[in-house]
Amino acid sequence: MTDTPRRPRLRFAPSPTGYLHVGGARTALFNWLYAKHFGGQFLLRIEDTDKARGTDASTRAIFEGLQWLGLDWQEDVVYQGANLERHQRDARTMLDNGAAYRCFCTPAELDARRKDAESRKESFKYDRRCDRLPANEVTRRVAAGEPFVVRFRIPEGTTSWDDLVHDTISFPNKDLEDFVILRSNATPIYNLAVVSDDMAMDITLVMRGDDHISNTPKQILLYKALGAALPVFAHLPMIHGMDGKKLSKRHGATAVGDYQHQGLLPGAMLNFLALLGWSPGEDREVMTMEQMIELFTPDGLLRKAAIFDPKKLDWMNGQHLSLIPLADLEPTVTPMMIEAGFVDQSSLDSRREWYMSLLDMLRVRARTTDDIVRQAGPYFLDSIAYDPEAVAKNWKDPSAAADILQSTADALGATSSWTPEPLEASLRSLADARGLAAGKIFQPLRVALTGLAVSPGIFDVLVMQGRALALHRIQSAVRWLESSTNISAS
RNA sequence: GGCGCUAUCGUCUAGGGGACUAGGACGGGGCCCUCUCAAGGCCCAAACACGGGUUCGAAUCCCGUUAGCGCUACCA
Repeated sequence: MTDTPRRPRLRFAPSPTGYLHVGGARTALFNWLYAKHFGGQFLLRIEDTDKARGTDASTRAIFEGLQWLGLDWQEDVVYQGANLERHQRDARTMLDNGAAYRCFCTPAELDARRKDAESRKESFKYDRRCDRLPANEVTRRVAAGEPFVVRFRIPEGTTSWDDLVHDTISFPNKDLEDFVILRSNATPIYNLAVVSDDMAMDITLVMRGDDHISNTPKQILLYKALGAALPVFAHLPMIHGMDGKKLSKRHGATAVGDYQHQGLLPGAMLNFLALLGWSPGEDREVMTMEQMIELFTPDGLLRKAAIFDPKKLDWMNGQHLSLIPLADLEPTVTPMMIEAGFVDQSSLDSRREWYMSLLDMLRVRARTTDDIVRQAGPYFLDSIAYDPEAVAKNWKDPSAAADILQSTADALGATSSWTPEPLEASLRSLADARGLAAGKIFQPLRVALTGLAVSPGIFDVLVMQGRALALHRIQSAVRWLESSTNISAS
C-alpha cells in the first residue's frame, strides 16, 4: 500500500474521438468520487494531440455528458494540444540527459522489419541500431535535415508499482522496447504527453482503465528520467457487453447521451455504474450521490471486468424514480410533458399541487421518465384513443358495455364527494345491485377513462381526472360504443 | 506469438483459513396483496473454472493448467 496523498489531485483525460462512453463515465465517476471523498480536486483534460481523430463535436459531447451526470470538474479544462512546447522541452531534456536518443529509421523500414520478424514467428522489438550511431554521424544527419524521431532508452532492471487496485504489478524492462516519444514532425506520442501533463497538473493519483496497465511501466520510466515524483496508479477493470466482449455499439446504447434520451436519471446511471467495479459492502445497492461519496474508498475497488446489464440499469432507474424528491423529478419531466403537447407551463403552474400528486401516482409504475410521460396523456387530453386490445378484452359486447358505463356514470354522478372512499362505495354497491363482480365495472370504466387496460387504481384515476373530465370521458365512451354497435348491426 | 491482468449463481456482487448448508441484488419461476398493471411482501431454481500443494481445516494462501480480456504503432 502506498500512503494516501493528503490533498489528492485526480483527472479524467478522455480523447475526443466520439461520445462519452459508459466506460469513460465510470472512470470519471470513480475519479470524481475519490476526489470528493478525500477532499481533493477533480480535473478534466482533453487529449487532443491526434488532430486527425478529434473533433469539436466530440469534445462538446464529453462536456455535456459530464454535466448531465453532475460530474463537475475544478479549474480550467486542459487541452493537451496546447502544451506542445512543454512536451518538446521534456523530450529535449531526456535527449540532453541521455535518457533518449534520435532514431532515423523510417516507418517503412520499421514496418518491413516487423513483418520480417513476424514471418519468422519472432516477436519484434526495436533493435536500437540508431542508439549505436556515432555522435558525429548523428550531428551530420541532423544537420543534413534528415528526419528523426526521439526514442526513450529503456534501462536495465524491472519496473513495478503498487497499484491501488491490483497491489504490486511488475514488468521486466527487457520486455519493453525503446518507444518513440516524439514523432518526426516533433509532436509528442501519447505516453510522453500524458506524463508531461500529469506532472504539470500536479496529479497525485492516476486512475484509469485496465487497458493502460501496459503503458504504466513506460510512464514510470519517463517520470524517473524527468526527475519527477511518481503519482499513485489505480487501474480499474473494464466494462464488457453481455457477451463478455468489449462494450461496443453492437450491445446497444453505449453513449451516456443515449441513456439521457431514454429517460434515465443521472443518479440512477451513476449508481449503476458505481456498482460495476466497486462495492460499498454490506449489500448496499441503491445509493444517492451523497451516499456514494461518503462510502467510496479504494478498498471497495474490484479487479474483475464487469458486464453491463441493461436490465439491472432499468431496475435501478425505477428505484431512483421512486426515491428522489418529487421536486427534483418535476423539472426533468415537465419539459417532456410540454414537448408531448399535453400542457403548457402556465397551466401546470396554476395547479402545481395536483400536478405533483399526478407525478407521484404515475412514477410508481414507471421505469423511465419516458414511461411517466407516456402514462400522463389521459389526465390532460380532451379525447383519447382506445387501445384495440383493451376494447376487445373489456368492451367485448359493445351494447352491454355502453349500458354498464351509463349506469356507472349515473352512480358516479350521484356520489356526494369526489374522493376515493365514497366513489368506491358507489361503484361497489352498483356492482352488487347488478350482481356483477366489481372488476366487471372497474375494467370497462378503466378503458373509458384511460383507453387502456392498465392504469393506476381506478379511484385514483377518477380523483386525478376530476369529476368533469371523468364524466366527460365516460359519455364519450358510451357514444363511441353506441356508434360501433350501429356499425356492426348494419 | 510475447508480455500483462482476471477467474464465486446467466449478470452485478458479499466473503480474505474454521462463522458456508456460500449471503444479497438484477433477471427467471411461484405465491400473497388486488379493480388491471406496477410497486411491495414471502418462497424456489441458480455459483466457488480445473489440477496439484500448504494446513488439523481452503471459496479464501501458493504453484500449475485452462479460459477470457488487454497491450504489443511516428493511435490514444
